[in-house]
Amino acid sequence: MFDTDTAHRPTNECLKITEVLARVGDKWSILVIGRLGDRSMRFNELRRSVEGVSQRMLTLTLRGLERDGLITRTVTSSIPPRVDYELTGLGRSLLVPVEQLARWAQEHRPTVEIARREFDLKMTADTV
Amino acid sequence: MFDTDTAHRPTNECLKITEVLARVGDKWSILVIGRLGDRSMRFNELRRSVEGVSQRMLTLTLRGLERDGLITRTVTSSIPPRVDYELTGLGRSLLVPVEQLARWAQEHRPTVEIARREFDLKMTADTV
DNA sequence: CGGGATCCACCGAGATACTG
DNA sequence: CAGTATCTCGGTGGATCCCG
Repeated sequence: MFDTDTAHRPTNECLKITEVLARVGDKWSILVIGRLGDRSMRFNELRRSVEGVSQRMLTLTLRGLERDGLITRTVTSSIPPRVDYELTGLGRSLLVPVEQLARWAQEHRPTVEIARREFDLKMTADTV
Repeated sequence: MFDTDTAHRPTNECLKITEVLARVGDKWSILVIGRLGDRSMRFNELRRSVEGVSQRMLTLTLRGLERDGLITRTVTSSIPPRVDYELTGLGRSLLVPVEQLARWAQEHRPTVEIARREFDLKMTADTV
């Protein structure tokens, strides 16, 4: 699993996946990518849209995504200044597998929640 | 995006996704799931297999996955004791979208790395 | 408006030691 | 073998203030 060939090559392929998941798996990245899936957005517009993200974290998230070539940052020097963020082709392509994962989440969340409650019940029963 | 209907309903659907990504996005979960994709494994076997994971984190990761119903934990009371971990049907179903993401990672990693290097160069150029 | 800089709290995660 | 318990440190992320 996670290997191109049948041989066992953990550190090579798996590190790449870990790397991508470090990018996608953080608290805000996919939410931002999801928002930008529809259209390009400005900073504060994005900030209000994502809801819960702090200014600092949005900035850091956007920087990271820009660094990885997933979004573009377009500055329009005017007063007031205007900065637009937009998905690149690469970012848009990432949207596909992320949507798959989102679908899995929606589909199986009830099951997970039930399992979670059952597990917690067992644990408290053992402790008592 | 991330909504079932066209209306804008961020906090409902998006929170679910965030939840799943919190589960999948942490450092070890998918690696463990990936390893268990082939076959069930014992604790230390898994520990050696994942490579880099500490005993503590493997324990915590396995507990989390078990709690969410993604893996089962089977204890065989013997000397020495034996505990086997195995993917559930739910866990196996999660493997599908995760593989998609893994494929994206493998496919686009070179592009990301180039973008990353370019970005870093620009930054250092600006600073200097 | 779109950030940068700073301070601080929290907890994720490694190291170590002990147990059934 | 398969954990639990504790201590500790570094990083992540929030809050706040300031700037072009």
